[in-house]
Amino acid sequence: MSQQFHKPIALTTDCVLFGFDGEEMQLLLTKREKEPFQNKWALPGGFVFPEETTEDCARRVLLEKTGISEVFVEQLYTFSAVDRDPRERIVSVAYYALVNRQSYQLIAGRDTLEAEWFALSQLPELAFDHSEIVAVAVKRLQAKVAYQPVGFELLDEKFTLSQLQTLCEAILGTEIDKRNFRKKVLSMGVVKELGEKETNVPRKAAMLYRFDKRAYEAKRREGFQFEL
Amino acid sequence: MSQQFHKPIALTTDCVLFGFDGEEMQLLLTKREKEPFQNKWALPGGFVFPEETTEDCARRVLLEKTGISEVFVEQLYTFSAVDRDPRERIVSVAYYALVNRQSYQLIAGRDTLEAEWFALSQLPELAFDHSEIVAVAVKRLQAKVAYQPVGFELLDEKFTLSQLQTLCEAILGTEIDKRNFRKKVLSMGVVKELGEKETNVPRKAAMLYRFDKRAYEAKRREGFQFEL
DNA sequence: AAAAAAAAGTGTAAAAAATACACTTAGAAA
DNA sequence: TTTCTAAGTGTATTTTTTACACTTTTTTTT
Repeated sequence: MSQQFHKPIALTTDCVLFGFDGEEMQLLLTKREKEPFQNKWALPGGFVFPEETTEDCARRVLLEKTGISEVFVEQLYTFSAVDRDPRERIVSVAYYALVNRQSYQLIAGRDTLEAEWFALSQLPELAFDHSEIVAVAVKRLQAKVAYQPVGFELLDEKFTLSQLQTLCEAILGTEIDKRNFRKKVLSMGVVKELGEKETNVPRKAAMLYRFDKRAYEAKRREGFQFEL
Repeated sequence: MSQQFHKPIALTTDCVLFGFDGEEMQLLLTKREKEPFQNKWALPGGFVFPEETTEDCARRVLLEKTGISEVFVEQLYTFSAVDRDPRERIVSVAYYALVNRQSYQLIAGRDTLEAEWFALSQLPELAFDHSEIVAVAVKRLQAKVAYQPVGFELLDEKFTLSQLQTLCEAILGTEIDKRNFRKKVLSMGVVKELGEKETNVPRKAAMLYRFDKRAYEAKRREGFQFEL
């Protein structure tokens, strides 16, 4: 009935960490130190400990390998192909995470492992089945951004509507009409206009906004649909 | 690095099997023979074997415990709370499945385990964290039916538009206007009118339709949205 | 000081989609 | 023949989505 007569199945998590540099979607990869796939790039990941949930594990791994903590993390999918790891049977619960690249760069420094951001459009060859995991994550993020205001996680706390639009366009891979986009976002009532404007920009300064989490939660509870 | 110094984490799948009796959504549960939760109802589930994927496992368990095969099965979520099983650390990859109750009843008979259909609105108390799993599955099915023509799996091959509507209403828990529903479904172009009508009904016989898988796939590839 | 550049910001009209709504018809049963 | 039950059907209104172009502000360049 149980697995006691076989070599047990090992359990890991892998994490697809998305960032945004103002132009393109990016992904944080770590370089593998050991075989298999030595020196290949891979998603940050690691074995699940006996006393942690898989989400705890994903957050811990992210912290250990990249110094990033307190980010938006959500379970993506569990990958269980029998031969996905050449050494032994490993099932991996994949997560995806969204992070503001600025706040990451502050914490980084202490890296022991090599970790690097790659533009989604220029990913290197990845270890294991990680390309597949990334593909699933991208599809999920696209679906998500179209009906939930999730992109704020990727921006600074204060952002302009143009920045938000550029981000949505980068995720969806489409162009959006500026006026229609603004109309829609403002009508949702989940961004709050701050009195302030940008500084140090070589053009007319844009108004800054921030995500109104309280209003968002209230609307979400009422069943409001945040379709883009 | 690996788990070799700890008791390994056991891996199982649990399966939320939905059926439809023409009126209500139903769920297939099995009665537990052993402790813990002896004689309580639970989702059909079992340990993942070394040489099978988690989806293979879900299908195998479904076949073994209920005699059901060849059904729509999709991964739901992975549950990993540390104390979700009182005996040992077990992580479970949950799946949900949709089945036509008629075709099930044909195959059944050979049950060794007690398995029974329960109306979703009248579920007994469930073992482990299975109530939580069911709640997630119901939410997922509701989301799914609203943008993918997934309900056909639950009906006979030939069905009337009223049956389809009743099913959608049962899943969503709302009433839908008959004319608007028909207009929408027919405009999607994924149901095919058969020449035939119902027989043996104590009223005007309704036209029968079937799901046009080919047309559906073609439209899906074009990015068509099947919103209800 | 003037001109050029660059992005911010703004409104409306047309088209498409969603919604609300009620009666007639066919067939079986009484 | 009447009654019952669900099948089947169309339109007007409202809402949502889409398409589309110029003015304003500020910095940089000449």
